[in-house]
Amino acid sequence: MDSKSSRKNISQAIIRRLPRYYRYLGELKAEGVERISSSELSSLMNVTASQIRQDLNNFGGFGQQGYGYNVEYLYDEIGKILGIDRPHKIVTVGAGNLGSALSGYQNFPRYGFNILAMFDNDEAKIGSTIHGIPVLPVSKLTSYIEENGIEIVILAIPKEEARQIIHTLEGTSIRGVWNFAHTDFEMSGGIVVENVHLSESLMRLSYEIANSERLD
Amino acid sequence: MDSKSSRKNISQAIIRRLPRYYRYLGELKAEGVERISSSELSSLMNVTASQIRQDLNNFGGFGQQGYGYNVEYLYDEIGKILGIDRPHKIVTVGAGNLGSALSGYQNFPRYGFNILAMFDNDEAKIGSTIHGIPVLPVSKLTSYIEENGIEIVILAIPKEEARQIIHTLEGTSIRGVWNFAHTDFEMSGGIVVENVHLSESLMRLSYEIANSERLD
DNA sequence: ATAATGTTGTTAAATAAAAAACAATGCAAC
DNA sequence: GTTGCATTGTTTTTTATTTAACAACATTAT
Repeated sequence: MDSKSSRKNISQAIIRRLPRYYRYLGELKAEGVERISSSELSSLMNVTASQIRQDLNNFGGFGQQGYGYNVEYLYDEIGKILGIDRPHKIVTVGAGNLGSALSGYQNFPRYGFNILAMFDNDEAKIGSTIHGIPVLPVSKLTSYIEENGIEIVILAIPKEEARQIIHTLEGTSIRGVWNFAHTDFEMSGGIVVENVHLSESLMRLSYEIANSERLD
Repeated sequence: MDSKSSRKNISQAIIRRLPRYYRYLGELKAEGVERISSSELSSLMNVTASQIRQDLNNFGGFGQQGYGYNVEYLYDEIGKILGIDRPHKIVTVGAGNLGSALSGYQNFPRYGFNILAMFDNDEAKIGSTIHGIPVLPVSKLTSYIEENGIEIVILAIPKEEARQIIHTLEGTSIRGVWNFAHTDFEMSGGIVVENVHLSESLMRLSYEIANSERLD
């Protein structure tokens, strides 16, 4: 058993919370806070202290009894767990509204998410740059991936085209796909897919609205 | 007790799944499929049939023994549960990359999510239209909301500005906020907030990549 | 009509997640 | 040093979620 895959099975619920811990710790760090206890963090984040301690202990003991957690150390350790202790090379397929917006998203570079190129079939876009990122023809996608060691592909195209691209990508050395197409994908070859469904997020908001009462 | 708030407490896990059921049923409906059993749907969606039946039964009995579910009927019923059986009036605050992309997102109108206006402080944008949607000054936000019966506000601005806007919105008649700012908000007055954190989604992908092995 | 079949709605069991409790231990004060 | 305090890491308990089981019942075939 190697170290990575032998890590005790971590539930999706915990994985969902990790980036949130990371964000709050990043803010504390920026404010110059050096140490924090699970109970302080708990009231800040609106979760129980017990959950924080238990979540963290799935990955090792990062705190000190009687002291709490060193903010910077814990921040860095969670960064390692999340795999953002090193940069990631990314390309975007689809230079439409969403693809362009995601590619130019200001927060990504600071987490080491670097978008190197965009791919599109629109002749009018090919050859131009958007937010300083070159737009290349989709026909060059796989060769670009291999030549530049791309790890992650952002898919921002309609589902029909996405299906075909997904198939093409299965043969490449990428490790993950961040999928915004309106359908769920799974991939072979150990390539991980994170399906994002913006409409569904908005529907959940709609649900909450429909099932809550206005308080005046 | 009124019918809405008396509904048995529904877990977040179930609410997360509802839009997904809705999407699959919509596709089946579009394909002309008239009926489907929980077990057929289960293999389609990669969940257990038991979970489907149990999820649906939180909202009532939509199926028929020995027959299954009528696709169109179930689709409509879930639409009602999600509150998308009627249109929603929406405005976007922030006419930057993300705000513009979301406002022009093709999938929203078909669910009745109609974006009527965008608000920004950039003089260069004010007065123009993006994807056919007028860009207005932020100073007009609250009056526009009240005059046009806006229900939902999309927040696509940095967190510092967002905090202030959130405060302003608490006095209005809106029912929900779809927040893309890089921080979590809660609101008073029964206004619901759905916090979307794109960075965190990408970090989860990064986690999965870091903790999986490549299969060649 | 009647019987056989299929499939739900619902109850029960199993599993997973979260919260609480607490023993172990490092830190700070004296 | 020794004692008391704070706070973790870990175990136990509780709660929630998921899966399985099954009785009830509609549909279909005969």
